[in-house]
This record gives sequence, structure tokens and C-alpha cells, in this order.
Amino acid sequence: MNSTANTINIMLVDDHAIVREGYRSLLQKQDNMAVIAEASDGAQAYLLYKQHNPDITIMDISMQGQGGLEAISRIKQLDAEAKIIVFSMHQNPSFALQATRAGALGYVTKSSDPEVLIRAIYDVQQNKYTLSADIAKALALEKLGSDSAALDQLTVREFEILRMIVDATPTQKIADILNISPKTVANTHYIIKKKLGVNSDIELIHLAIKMNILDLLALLSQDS
Amino acid sequence: MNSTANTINIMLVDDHAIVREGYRSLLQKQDNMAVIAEASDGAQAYLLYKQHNPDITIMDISMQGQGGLEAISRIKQLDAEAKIIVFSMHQNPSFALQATRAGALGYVTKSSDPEVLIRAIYDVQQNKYTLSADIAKALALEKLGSDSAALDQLTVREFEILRMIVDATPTQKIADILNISPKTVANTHYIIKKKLGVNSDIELIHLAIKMNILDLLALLSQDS
DNA sequence: ATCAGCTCGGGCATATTGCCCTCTGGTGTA
DNA sequence: TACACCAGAGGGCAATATGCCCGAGCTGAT
Repeated sequence: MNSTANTINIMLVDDHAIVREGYRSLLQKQDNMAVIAEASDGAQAYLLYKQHNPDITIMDISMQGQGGLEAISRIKQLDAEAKIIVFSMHQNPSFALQATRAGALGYVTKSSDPEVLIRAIYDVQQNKYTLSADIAKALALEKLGSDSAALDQLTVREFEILRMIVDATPTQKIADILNISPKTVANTHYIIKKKLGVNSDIELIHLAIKMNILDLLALLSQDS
Repeated sequence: MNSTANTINIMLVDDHAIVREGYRSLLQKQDNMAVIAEASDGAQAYLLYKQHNPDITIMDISMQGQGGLEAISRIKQLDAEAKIIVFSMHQNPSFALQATRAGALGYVTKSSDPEVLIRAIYDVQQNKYTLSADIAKALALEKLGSDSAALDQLTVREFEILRMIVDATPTQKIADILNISPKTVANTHYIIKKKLGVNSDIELIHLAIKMNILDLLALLSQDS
């Protein structure tokens, strides 16, 4: 069967050629799907979308340069009816959330079985929102754990100390700066970890990065 | 042991099914290459290697659970002649260095063109060491800038443990994964900090971020 | 006046670190 | 063949840090 009324025309966007090869090989086994365009970054994806107007776009969101989220937004701006499935290595529900906000209709992780992607294509084709099972579960857990609200539980002082902690300021120096005892700093450090529900400094940093407390750009531009 | 005299028997190790699909599709186009086994994690890779004794193993090193570096070491221990190509998303030369130390004969990034992988297979088959161009360039630049040179002081084992530490893997879990005592993990943790010249886990993470050991995007995609 | 909530820190048991050591097994070299 | 060397594993132990409890001064609102 070739390009007829019920063939689904697909555009692939991924910066790893091998992954596109995988898609293509996978989709060719479905006799009603055709890959009509491929892009390796967001900018190219936008141009090719305009040109080919695919029924469905499968998009990676962790690409070098122009990212996938940006591309999704621009494509949706161009065509509000665009059907985009995000296919990502990230098992973080926040990514799914951001992708959805940007306008994606589906989110499937790369760890998923190939059938999941195929199913997602059919679902999205019918304008049905789809999540892969692992993400759905993570999302549900996050609802319970309520991660990002945790920061609001910190007092101003605690937040202040947290910021110094994640900047790797030694306890003694924090005490000096704030004119309090190192013991109080240690206690507050403990309270912070407890309130945020982490049990090591490393998890604390991870959280700080997620919540944008740690200024990564500043960190990266330092010369140690 | 294998099929015809000049067929190269290949084992694929990658935890993303779609990537394995990509490899398979790509390698099938070469009439003298055959995929004889596939694994989705390090432990499975080791078992399948023992069973199938492939000519060449193509291995991802960022997999859940039992990592690729560990698998490479174990396979090389089993068969010093094993020819392993690391195929990784990481463009950081430190990864290439550690992979090489563990015993890999080649390092190709996933951003590379498929032909690069094919070429690497032929090179490695002749026991010729191969690096993809982007990594070779990065390595050269590092020689000049000598930024993450400190990392090169770490042994393969230490590097591997470092990666788990910065991912906030609990000591006990690291011990379980590597089948060593938690005490050894703690000792290694200490050695790492000493070698890198930091005196807290937080500084360690900062360093990891600067040296790109800690995949920030992946971090943002983790569960709580 | 009373209560609630922050800030500050002492006390103390337990866990973790820092630093040392031994032992093994593989590699290299004379 | 013997010796030296180094990575890896892990025990021992003192020094610290952490986890958790407590009480005391402040505020500010009821």
C-alpha cells in the first residue's frame, strides 16, 4: 500500500542518526505509515514541517542547538492542529509536562517497547493524548510527593542557608557570615534536608538544580 | 562457532530498543555483518558474550543498573581479545578515556553519521583503535586547556563509582550493584575526593557538573 | 495575655569520614 | 623466576558530622 487516504505521513526529528534509522526501520513495518521527512534539529524541523505538512511529527527534545520544545512551540504556532509526539530519553515527568505545555500530544520514553510508539502514533492520530506507562506512573507519584511545593515550606532563613550550602560554602563560613553558631547552621542544614525530604547533600544539590536555586551558568563559568 | 568465514558477528548492547532497532537495520545493509545477540544492560551483555562470543560488541555506557564500563571490564577479563566499540551519547573526552582504559577499542558518539560506526567496526575488527572525529577534537582541545585533567587521575573503578555517587546513588546500592562491600565504596568515595582535591560532596558535585560527568538534562528527568 | 512560629543553640547517640593498614591478583621488569 | 608495583577490596579506629530532641528568646497576631 502506498500514499493513499489512510496512510499516515510522519516526520522524524532526532539528532542521532542511528535513532532515526531505528524509527524508519520500525515504521516501515507498518504498511500504513510513511516517513516523509527527517530533521536533526529544531530549526530544520520547523522548515520541513512547513514544507511537508506531516500528519504526525515524532520529536526528540534533547538535541544540540535549537531544542525540541522550542520547535514544538513554533510548529504549533504555525499550525495549531499539528500532532506531535515527543520521544525522549528522559523519564522525568517535568519533561512530559513541559512538552505538553509546549503543545505535544504524546510523550513516550525511549526505554519503551517499539509497540508503545506505534500505539502512540495511532492514538495521537485520533487526537488522543498519550503517555508511556513509566511516565504516567512517575506523574502519579509526583502528585503525591508534590516536589516543587516543598520549597515553600522553608523559612526565609532556611532558604538563605540553603543557597549557601548549595554553593559549597563551608559550615564555618556560613556561621561567620550570618554571625550564628556553626551548630545552628548544621541544625538548619538538617531541618532543610528533612523538609525537602532528601537524605544526602547530593540529593539536595540535585533538587536545587531542579528548582533552579543553583546557578549553573555561574558555576560553569568559574575557573577553579 | 559462527556462520561464514568472513561474516562479522556482532552483539548489540543498549537499553533503548529503538536504538538497537537502528543498529540492526543499519548493519543488515552490510552483507558481511550479522547481529547475533542483543542485550539491554551490562549483566545481560556479559552472559550473552560468554554464550555467543561475538567478533565485535557495540556497547552503550549509559544504561540503567549495571553500567557499560563494568561490563567491558568483565568481558575483557573473560576474553582479553574481545573487541568492544563504545557507542555513547556523551561527547566528553573523559568518557572516551575511561572507556578505553576499561578495554574498549573504539569510541563513537551517537551524533556521528552511521558510516562512522560502520568504519569503526572495520577498524576495530583489524584491532585498530578508533575515535569519532568530535571526540578526537575534544581530546585535543583538552590536552591544551587541561581542564578535566584531574579526572584522568582516577582509575576506571573510581570513575565508575564517581558517576554513581554524583547520581545520588546510596552507598549501599552502589555496593550491591558492584558486589563489593559498602566500606569499600566509602573508601573509594574518600579516595576520589582526595584525588580531586575537594572536601565535601557538594564540591564534588560542582566539579562533576563542570566536567560534565553529571548529566544535567538527565538529572532534570529523574524521579523524586 | 496567650499562642504560634521563627531563630538560635546545647546535648547526645549514632553514622559517616578521614586516614591508616593488610591482603590479593595481575603486570612489568631485571 | 623472582621481585616490585599498583589497582582493587575491605578491616580498624579516632575524629567529625548527622539526626533528633530539647529549651530559650523573639516576634506578631488574636
